[in-house]
Amino acid sequence: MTNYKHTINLPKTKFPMRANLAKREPDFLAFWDEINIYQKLREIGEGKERWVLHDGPPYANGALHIGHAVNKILKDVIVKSKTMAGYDSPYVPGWDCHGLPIEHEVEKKLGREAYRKDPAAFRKACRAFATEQIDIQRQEFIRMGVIGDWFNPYLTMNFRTEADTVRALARILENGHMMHDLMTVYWCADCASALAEAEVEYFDKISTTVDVRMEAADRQAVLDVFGVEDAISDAPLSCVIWTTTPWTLPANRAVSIHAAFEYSLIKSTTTGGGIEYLIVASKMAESCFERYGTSSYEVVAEIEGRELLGLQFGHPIEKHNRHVPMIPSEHVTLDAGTGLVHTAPGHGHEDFALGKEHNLEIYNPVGPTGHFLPEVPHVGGKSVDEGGKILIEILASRGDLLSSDVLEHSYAHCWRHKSPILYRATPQWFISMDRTGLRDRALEVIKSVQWVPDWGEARIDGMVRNRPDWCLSRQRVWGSPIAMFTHRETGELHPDTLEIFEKVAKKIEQGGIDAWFDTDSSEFIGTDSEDYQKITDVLDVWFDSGATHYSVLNHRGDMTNPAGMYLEGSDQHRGWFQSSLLVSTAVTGNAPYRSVLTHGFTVDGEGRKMSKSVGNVIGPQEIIDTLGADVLRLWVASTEYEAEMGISDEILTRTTDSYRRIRNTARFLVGNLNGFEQTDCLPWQDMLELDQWAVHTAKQLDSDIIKAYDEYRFHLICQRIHRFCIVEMGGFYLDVIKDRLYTMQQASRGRRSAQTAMFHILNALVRWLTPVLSFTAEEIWKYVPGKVEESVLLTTWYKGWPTECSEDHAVDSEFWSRVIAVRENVNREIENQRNEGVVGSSLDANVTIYSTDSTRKMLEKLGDELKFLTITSSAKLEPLVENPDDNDNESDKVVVRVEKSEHQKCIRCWHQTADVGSNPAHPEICLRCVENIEGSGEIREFA
RNA sequence: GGGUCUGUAGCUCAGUAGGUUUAGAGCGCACCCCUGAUAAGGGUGAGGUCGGGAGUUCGAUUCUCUCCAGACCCA
Repeated sequence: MTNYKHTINLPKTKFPMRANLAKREPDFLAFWDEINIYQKLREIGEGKERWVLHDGPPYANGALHIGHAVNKILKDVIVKSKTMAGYDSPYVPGWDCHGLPIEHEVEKKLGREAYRKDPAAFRKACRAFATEQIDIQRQEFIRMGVIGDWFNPYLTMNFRTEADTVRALARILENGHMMHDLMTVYWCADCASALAEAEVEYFDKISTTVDVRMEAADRQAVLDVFGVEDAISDAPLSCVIWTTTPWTLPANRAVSIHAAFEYSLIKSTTTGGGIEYLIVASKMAESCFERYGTSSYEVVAEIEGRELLGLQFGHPIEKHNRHVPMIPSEHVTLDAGTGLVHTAPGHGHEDFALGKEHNLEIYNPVGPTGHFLPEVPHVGGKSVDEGGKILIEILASRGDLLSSDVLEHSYAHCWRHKSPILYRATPQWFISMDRTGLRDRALEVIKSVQWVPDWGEARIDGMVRNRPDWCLSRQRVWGSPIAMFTHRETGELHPDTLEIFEKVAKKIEQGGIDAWFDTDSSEFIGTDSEDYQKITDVLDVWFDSGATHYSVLNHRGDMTNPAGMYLEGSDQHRGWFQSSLLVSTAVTGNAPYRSVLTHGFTVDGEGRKMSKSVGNVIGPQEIIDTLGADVLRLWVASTEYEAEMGISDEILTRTTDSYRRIRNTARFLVGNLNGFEQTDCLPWQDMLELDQWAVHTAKQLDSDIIKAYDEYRFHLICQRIHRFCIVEMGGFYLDVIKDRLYTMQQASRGRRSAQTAMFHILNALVRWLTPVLSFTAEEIWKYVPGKVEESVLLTTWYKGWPTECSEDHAVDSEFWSRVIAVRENVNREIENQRNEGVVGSSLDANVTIYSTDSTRKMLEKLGDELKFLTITSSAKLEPLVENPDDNDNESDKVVVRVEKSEHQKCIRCWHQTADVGSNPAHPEICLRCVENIEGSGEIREFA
């Protein structure tokens, strides 16, 4: 057998079929680094319209999890697609560096008291720790293929940023949104400090419980409410409260009851033997009187709690000097006690909220070390423990103690001292939501932003509408300072506060936040430091990141304020989206962003959240190290991000399959364009119709994909590209043109036409892939004929389409969809015959296609080339033989008959034709092949 | 308990502004073919009571209510 292999043009390429991404991606990172890709992007972006995605700073602590990867990759896909769409789209990554979690990490090394013993050294250690964490996280983000200004990022702990954070606070004060108010905080008497939520641990504690009488201020009024007319005169009437924290009784300012519960007026015998009336919740009466040691009681009347609201009762301690009201509370339960709850707004979160709601005094008589203030009657100067005991004695001596007992219950403790915490209302700085209309303005501003998906607007609107004032003060050390001085006596701000702010900011620019804490007050306010004290509290860390539009966007020349987009997980409606909105609105009255895109959280294959204890956590690093960053990126882009994003081994396997198919399609294109130059492209009118169809189809997809990028619908892009590779390309076009590519003369019109189409398709495809499969696109780019830019990241969407291919009638769509439909019929019948053992390869088959006149007339123009579209050795058209019983009159009805070819197979083109061996010099090949080897080459018109 | 969402084949996703008689695609799967994209490629086929239930309607996967499951944020 003569070998004709050298006469055919098989695909040839060094582009590897196997990606080996985990190993080879670092080479592309090195390449990008080498050509200084980020700098180049800024250069080509110069003069173009700028579109800024402002990075929400991740917290500079801990390993990255899959959620970080989703977030950064989505940002990267968007920034890259905006660049390809012709914008200048810089990306400056950021980190959030202050705050308690870092303090905790540093405490693990330096000890829990370190921050108090030597705050300066502690802050230094925090700064060093954050720096280390940033280095680690930065490397991981870079490894994901995220392009950005990685070595010039913004950090909230940059001196300049710290200074501008302080300046932002000054603007908010200037605009009248700040206020000083009380707020209950967790407090440890041993620390003499407020505790953050995370510093509180819960243990069981034994507490003393007391049932205390509070006598009605107006006995008759209560009787009237109960509708009792024949009460025994002179019998005292009280309500009974129950509490587990007797030391809070001096701060009592109300009695909470549930408006919907039944309350009873009960006639009972006092411990002294007289008659008295008591009010308790009806359902609690039995257990109460059991506790009080008497079973002789009688329910005189019952009413709903709401009837009692507003009635006044004598204070449990200052019984004759102070009356407190009954107020409604949803939190009252009938689990224990009397159904009437002692309420001290200075000593508890719920009580505080009730106090605010009902305009009660927020009274805190307890000092920082857990001792009652000197002026408190009976217990002044005593610790809360001693004081509690004294108070119980006083109650007992007065006869107001109905019962006292002990109770073991879960209670908050300081994690350092393991001592029970107190709740103390202390002065804190707030951003007021309503004092100067911040809430209303913010709600307006929300409407001006494009929320993606659109329900984000309802979500943040609801949150802003209902949120409380923003408490900015934190009694910690690693944070931006509340750089103000207050009068030692009056608590008033220094009259020059705004000027002082700027003085401090200048100083912070030079020396960081330490410049505030370590500089003597007199340097800022001179001799006023005798009367004014420095605020040593730091700002809530959410303020730092919430102010980055001011501290970062404003002063970096490569940014814009407002930003084009903020993009974070859906939890940030309460977090960064909101803190940024509030700070920006408070400073400028406007939003810091034009659009906000939200993505869901990652969950496992069953839709459940990832947790270490369940063991369903998949880390980004393990995916990158095994499958490669591009597979991780493809998963992110293929998953609809509006809801939860599921990930599992199966999902990753599917993603890998999809990756391979796309890669191999590119490889086929590249291999068949081996040696092809852009100058080899044929003009549109010289291309065969099938090739025109292919370019036209790709162009349509190109428009769809660019639109989808513009709408951030990445999962649709992935699906469309994948399906294009499989259905239009692999399943039809590329399969059909193999004959021309392989067997026709290298520079023939038929082959060049197909290559021209492939050239356009490859050029489009590699660009579609770039924002998502950046590594692979860069790899493909090296093989793309006609490229100009040294990196695919520097290019834009494909502009080289033949102008004709976008025109309405560029191709006969109806004709080609008919061809595809006929092909499907042919394939079905070939498969039947294959299963019967008649044929194997489709080139074993001769097919006869019986069709209606309309179909036949359309296909007739193809002549002998119809067989190439069906990849058979011959394809004939015949009229559909009408069956009188068949009422089916579909115009596109097709019947196919398949017969095994009787002819010899041409060993070169594999078609089985009658003319094989007709040329004695080439006994094993057909005349078409002879013509292609020795002649001037065959002519093709359509396919 | 409240707010904002999600639930279409094993997987990832379309779709129905309520109605062409059998709800689509690709993957995966099964079976077959090819061996000139070869740790590739081609073909055919089987998979879904559109989360459950109720209601509105001549008719609902698509509207309403409710329940279940899940996610985020609160309480």
